[in-house]
Amino acid sequence: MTDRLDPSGAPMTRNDVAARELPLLGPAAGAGERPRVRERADAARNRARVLEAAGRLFATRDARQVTMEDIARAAGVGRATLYRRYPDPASIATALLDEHERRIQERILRGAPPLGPGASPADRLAAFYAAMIDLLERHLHLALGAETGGDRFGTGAYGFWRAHVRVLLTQAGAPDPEAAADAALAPLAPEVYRLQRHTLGLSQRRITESLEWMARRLGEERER
Amino acid sequence: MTDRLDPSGAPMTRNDVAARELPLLGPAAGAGERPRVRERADAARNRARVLEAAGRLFATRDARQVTMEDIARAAGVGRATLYRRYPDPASIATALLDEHERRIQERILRGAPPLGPGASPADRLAAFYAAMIDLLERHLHLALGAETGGDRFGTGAYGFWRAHVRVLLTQAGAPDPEAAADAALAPLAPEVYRLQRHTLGLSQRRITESLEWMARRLGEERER
DNA sequence: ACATCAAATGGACATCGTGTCCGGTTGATA
DNA sequence: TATCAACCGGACACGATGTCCATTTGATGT
Repeated sequence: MTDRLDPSGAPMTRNDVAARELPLLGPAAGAGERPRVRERADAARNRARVLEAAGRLFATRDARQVTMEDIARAAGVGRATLYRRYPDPASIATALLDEHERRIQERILRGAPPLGPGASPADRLAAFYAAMIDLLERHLHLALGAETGGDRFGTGAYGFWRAHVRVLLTQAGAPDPEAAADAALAPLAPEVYRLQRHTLGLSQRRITESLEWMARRLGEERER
Repeated sequence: MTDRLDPSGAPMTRNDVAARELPLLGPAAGAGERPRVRERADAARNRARVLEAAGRLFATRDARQVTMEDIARAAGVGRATLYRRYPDPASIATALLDEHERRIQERILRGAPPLGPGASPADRLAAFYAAMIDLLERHLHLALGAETGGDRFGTGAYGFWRAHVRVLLTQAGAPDPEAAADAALAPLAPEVYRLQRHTLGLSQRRITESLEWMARRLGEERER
């Protein structure tokens, strides 16, 4: 295996596994994390080209058949250059999604209710669903591309969503939030959204409202 | 494309798409559906070998890296022979799962409550979850193999589950059963179960009880 | 401005899985 | 036992993968 770098030049660890434990943003959040040595100009230029080209490709054709070769060609870059940073197309899609996901994470942690702190568990869960559906609506191709690797669960992002939902379910008095968290997140799988939105032709609004209904049912606090 | 036959010798239509419309068992259900001409003995022998070998391989290594070549070699059969019946490993796993799934479908349609007709929507939904988790516990490798193609939604089986859950949600007075059905089914994705059961180490019991809790919350009938 | 050298690049290679074709084989039927 | 359709599997062409390494590029220090 060649040495492989993440976009900021630091050793790459397949997103942020630590975020699985704590509801915090990934370590590469924002503009902190200065790399040890400055990234060379040509490297930066190519990185931008790659991300731009990959985004275009994912939007165009079915994510599952975007190959490393395609991306390299579209970016005007050699394949080995691509492999230097990303092990597969899925990780590139993940990188493109990361930014959008972090924005939602920020709003959950420090934004206004009901997405941010302060509202009832049921309302926060409903707002969370709405925000995630909005993300899926706008970036479904990236979400689909990111999961073609198979495990959308290994990413730091999933750990964040999971921790958030687990806390909400705990507050709502669910009997086993640890087990219920993944079930509550499952409807947000990109494949599910594609089925509902495009194969079945449901509107974003119906899907969102349905999840909000589910959120209120699940998040409702009551006597035991 | 070579002409391709299903295990009974009839033209294959990627499982049973019609079942998406009606809550009925697939057309190849049971032992009916006599093929036009008797299947040749060598063909039958090879078909058995293939299924047996494939089942063994899926149980052994990660489903995503079981190739047609592997299966052909393990079955002692040429690759072209394999392609004659199945387009990819996922369809073989689907074929192996079909039988088990049909058994549950039978119980849903004509079995005793609460899985079969007669119980309340909430109880039926809970029983459905329990039955499906039981299936996943026993045949997770096949379920994972069946979805490596990407669309576990294109199968007739999914159509059946969907129709069933949609009816239950309708009876329970859900505001939009059409949209809620897929959300309610999402926690049964094989990948989700693998995460909960093996990555997180939850017991089958906890997962089942959590889904039963969810079923009661979602299926509960109440004033509008 | 220029020399230096590590970082970065991309062409090329070996390998593997795919999907199909077609000549040879097998077994059901008369 | 003869006939012929169905079946079989070796072989081919292709596309994608992941890595190697000779060459180029740019950041740094004098």
